Amino acid sequence: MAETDWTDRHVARWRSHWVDIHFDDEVEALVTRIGRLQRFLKSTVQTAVAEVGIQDFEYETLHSLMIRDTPGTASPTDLAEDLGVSGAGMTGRLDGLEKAGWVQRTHSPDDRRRVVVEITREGADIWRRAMALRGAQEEELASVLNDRERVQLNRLLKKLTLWTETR
Amino acid sequence: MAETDWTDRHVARWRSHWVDIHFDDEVEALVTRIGRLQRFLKSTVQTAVAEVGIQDFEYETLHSLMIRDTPGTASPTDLAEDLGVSGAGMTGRLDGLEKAGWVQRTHSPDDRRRVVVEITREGADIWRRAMALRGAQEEELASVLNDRERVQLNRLLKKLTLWTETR
DNA sequence: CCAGATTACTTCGCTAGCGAATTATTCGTC
DNA sequence: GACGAATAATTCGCTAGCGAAGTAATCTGG
Repeated sequence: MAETDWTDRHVARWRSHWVDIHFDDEVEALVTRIGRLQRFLKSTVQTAVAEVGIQDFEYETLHSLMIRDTPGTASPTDLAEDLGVSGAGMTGRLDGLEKAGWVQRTHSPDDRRRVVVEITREGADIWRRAMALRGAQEEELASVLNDRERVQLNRLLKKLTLWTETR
Repeated sequence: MAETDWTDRHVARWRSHWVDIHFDDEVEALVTRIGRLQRFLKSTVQTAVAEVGIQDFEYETLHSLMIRDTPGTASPTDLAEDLGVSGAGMTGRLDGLEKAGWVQRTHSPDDRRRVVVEITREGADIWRRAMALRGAQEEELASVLNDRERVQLNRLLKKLTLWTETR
């Protein structure tokens, strides 16, 4: 691979200017590339889901609601944990989603502290349309890799995620 | 690999509930794992650099200042582009860094529209200490992979980043 | 040489999200 | 069965960051 990416140049600059400081090229490159890929993915999701009139964090919240053992329904706390936002942040998101008519909140009858969030018909519809667009973007990116490479990449990434989840 | 990570369970839930919708398991897994790894990395950087009394975005800005062809000096626009923040956001970051005494801004003498950002002695010191802590965290994560796997993972990630940077 | 376009940065108004405090409900124990 | 601890969500005050508008300096073409 003769071509260099941003990360190669970043690491090379480091090497030439700061040789005295301990620094593992491969580790820095890994971390940098993951960060830059995530930035790219976020921006493509943003523009993709904007086409159906929804924002990335709204899409993500609806997505989290649908992709669970009880599809379309969850507690605010569950959603907050899965999405890595605070409870306060989730209240804010749900306020917006509820006002837009994409979810509705009701108090659980057997424990009135609990809130049950449910997706509405309109919420499910817009989520499906946003997901199709987002999926197309991601497949375009993934098409750079062949099937074997995708599996291989997932295998290596999973080694890392497993460690982060169990430590 | 018998153990499942969060992403495996996420994809499996999808499979069992929404089989009718087009959906590539490997692609969804890739995107999900990259997102979750970035989330993890962000949180470890946050706690690591907090030990020297600095925030992640401050550390990143100093880091970007140091890792360039002209170490320790740059324009706000260059920094904003490298870091993926808006010009307005960079002005805000530099306000904070300048107030803390970690950078200083001067007008370029030959083009007075331009601002030259320079790191101070204190800025460079705190960056070095933050970097050591951050690096230790990242190496701990990377130690899950052996040398061959790190190279392999970087090779696959680079295929993706190259595409995102040139399309 | 000067009027309009361009460039570089900052200011302004606004939004998403955070942590801490608050409210409301349920659990646990004596 | 009542009182304190624990739990679930929301409210509050605040911060980082965005896009658009504004300011100031430089370039460019007639």
